[in-house]
Amino acid sequence: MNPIPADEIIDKMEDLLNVASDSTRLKILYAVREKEKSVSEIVKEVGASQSLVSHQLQILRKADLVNYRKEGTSVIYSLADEHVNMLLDVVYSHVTEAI
Amino acid sequence: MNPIPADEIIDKMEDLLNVASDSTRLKILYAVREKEKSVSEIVKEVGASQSLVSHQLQILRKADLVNYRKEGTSVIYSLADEHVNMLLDVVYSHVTEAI
DNA sequence: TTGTAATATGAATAAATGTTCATATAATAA
DNA sequence: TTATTATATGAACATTTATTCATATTACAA
Repeated sequence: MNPIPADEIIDKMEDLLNVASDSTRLKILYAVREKEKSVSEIVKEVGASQSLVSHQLQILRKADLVNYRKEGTSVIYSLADEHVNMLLDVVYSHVTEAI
Repeated sequence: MNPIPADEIIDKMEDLLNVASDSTRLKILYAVREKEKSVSEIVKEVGASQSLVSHQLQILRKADLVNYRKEGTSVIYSLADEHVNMLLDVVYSHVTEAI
């Protein structure tokens, strides 16, 4: 097994996990994982307020967990990369697996 | 891709990620991942105060991310299971990989 | 018993943060 | 232009939480 990573890496890991550790953001990640979606579609599917979803989308954007593009008046979000998928799968497996 | 999991599962995922998203706890997980260690060994390796390490170990215990046993006056901690290893690896890969 | 080493814990504080509310911006339609 | 829809944002509040300090507990040695 590896030694404790350098502080710089630990801090980045902490940041990523912090961004992932919120129920609203987790739901958003699942919503856009299925296929890319507009903000209003995400709002419906997640069941949170437009303001809250928009706020959390900015946090996901800053952390590079989602990509986005504008299309007319809409903004379409999608998952950033495959690591986010793997993260969701690992965490899901852990919490749904009976000991 | 899967739909958004039920709230109960999302909440458990949030809890697990919350526990993982702290630099002190991340360092502790790395320390005991190499091999099982006593609290005082963890304190030295992590470089945090005894009190802080002990507090964070209780949080890791409650979340079942570490196992422990008593040996004389010492308490020996180890990683709980393979999912924790995978979580560390996925997050490490994400933050160390150049885009 | 007394002393010491290892670990745990309660209180207190400072900082971070999720959510709501109100409002602003941008693009399109009429 | 005005109106409407989609999205973003700033302020404010309440709650959570990481850390420190002091102290308690536990096990063993002398």
